[in-house]
Amino acid sequence: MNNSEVARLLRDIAAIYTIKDSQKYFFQILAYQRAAETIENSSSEIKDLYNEGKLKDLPGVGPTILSYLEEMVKTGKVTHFEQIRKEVPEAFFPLLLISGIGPKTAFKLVSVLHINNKDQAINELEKRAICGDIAKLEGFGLKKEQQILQAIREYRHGKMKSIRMLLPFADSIAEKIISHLKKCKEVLYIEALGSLRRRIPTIGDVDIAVASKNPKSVIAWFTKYPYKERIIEAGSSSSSLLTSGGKQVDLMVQSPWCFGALLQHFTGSKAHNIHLRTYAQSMGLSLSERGIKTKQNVKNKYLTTRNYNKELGLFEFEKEEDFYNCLGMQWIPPEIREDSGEIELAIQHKLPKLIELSDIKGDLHTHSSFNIEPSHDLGINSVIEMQKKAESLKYEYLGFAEHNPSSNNHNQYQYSRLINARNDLIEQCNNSIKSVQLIKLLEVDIKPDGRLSIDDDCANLLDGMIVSVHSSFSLPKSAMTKRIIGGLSHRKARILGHPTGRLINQRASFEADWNEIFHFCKNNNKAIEINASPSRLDPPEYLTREALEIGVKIVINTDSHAVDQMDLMKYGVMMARRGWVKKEDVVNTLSFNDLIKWLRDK
DNA sequence: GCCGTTTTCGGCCCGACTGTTTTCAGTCG
Repeated sequence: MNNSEVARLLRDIAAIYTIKDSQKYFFQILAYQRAAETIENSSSEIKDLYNEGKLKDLPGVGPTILSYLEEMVKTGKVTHFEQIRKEVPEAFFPLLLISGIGPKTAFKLVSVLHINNKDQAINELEKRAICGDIAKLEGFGLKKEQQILQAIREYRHGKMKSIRMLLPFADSIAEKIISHLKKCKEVLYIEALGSLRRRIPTIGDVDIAVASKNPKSVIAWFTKYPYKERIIEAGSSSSSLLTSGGKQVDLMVQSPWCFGALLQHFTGSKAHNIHLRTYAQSMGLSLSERGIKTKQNVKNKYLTTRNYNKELGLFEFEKEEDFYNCLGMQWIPPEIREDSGEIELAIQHKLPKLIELSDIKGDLHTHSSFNIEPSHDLGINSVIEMQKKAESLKYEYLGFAEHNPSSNNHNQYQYSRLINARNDLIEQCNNSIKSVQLIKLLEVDIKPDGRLSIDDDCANLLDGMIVSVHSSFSLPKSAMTKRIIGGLSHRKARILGHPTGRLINQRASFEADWNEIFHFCKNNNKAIEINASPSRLDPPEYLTREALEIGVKIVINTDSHAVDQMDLMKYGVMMARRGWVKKEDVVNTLSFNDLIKWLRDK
């Protein structure tokens, strides 16, 4: 059972309690919803957390829910859940998936309309809506009936494309919306928020915040966005639309005086905000997207008559930094606002200084078009073109790491001839552009038995090797662990490329004992690559953090197969920041001379 | 059901929008 299935099960339980007695079970309902939320957003699978004994560390998971989760991992079901599910009709659950239908509405519909078949529930509901049966029900009306029909259509459509967007795709939607909004002269500041600002590898919907003295006209302008399917809602301070591609965009507008509070609120994550507000409450403060209300007589240099809004009865914050400072905390970088220890450290003013794009001095994993007759894909740009791009990025050095020559039609003599020819080309280019030093690397396959695809003589022609898994992804965990450590054991193997092999929305990470691998890396001075390719963003951030705790060095690479892809370094850096990486953890922030020393393991 | 910078008991994040209501309930983020 994967995380989203577990989350759905917990939400189903919350829904049942809502039906049973939403007053009596109010806090249980909140608890189940909160646990569902954290599990849905966890970057590691429940099964893995269970195996590592870390389930109890999830915020919102206490003794009771923990025991249910353990039962679920061990047996695949939870007896208590199965019993309680019997208290409502089976057809109740599928209706919860329709946007705009919550527990109360779903229960009313299945009961009054006598919808019994779970598999046909949505079809049945649609039929009854078309007949006009829903508008007649008490508490419903014509609009509600139309809304349900619309939502069912979008649910069916969305099921095909409910896959979350890759980050660059969401970035491009945000850019289009932002450039549309910037044409409105009432827009003072504008920024993308939510998971986009936290730089999560996949994005569900796009959140945009605007500061304006005239929210109504901004929202009116927003609803005129040309590439929309329809407007979902439009109020006085927020609005939502569906783009023609079927993606939801939410807009929030506030006055410039409380833009800081708005940024904070809609950046999330939800778990971060709940923790922050609970903490604020203990100080007698109440937080919202509009500002901070004081419950008792709280004194604080950020609570002044100057930023007090008498009309609303709250203190306003133009800058997000002041909002955090008011709580006695450091400003927290959006990438780590996941309630995984950042609030505690911000209170102690001990947050790490995270790496930035400008710290990067070179890219060590790029593929040129030099025909090395590789086992996998060749790059499309020449060494010199890549080198010029590196120069424009102000890099000190650039590593070429083409795939090794394919093993089925080359012998080791042919390998060395090809590698020498590639090296000669690199030497020539090195002499022509002096500002960017080129490094002779190779991306070498780790075979299933842990051996590398080239021999020692060939390896000696290189400054170092990136070793990667490109085949047999489903080896048993212990065999995969042995394989990777085997590949890294070579003296010239310096970096583990795209460590878990995941392809977002396409292929899951393979299984390996990362604790063991990271300890091997630490003890033998090997680095873990953070691969910046948007469909990889590998490893996931929780593994990066684990590697750092053990003391493993990191390399951030683009794995570029073309010059344009060299711009994707920013995604690797964002991924590193989500894993709490600092400049000093990263090998390719070193100067050229220090990097060469590291490559030679000295 | 969860949780701890007052607490292992007694609290629990906060507000916007819509539809069907004539003062509020349900849903969502």
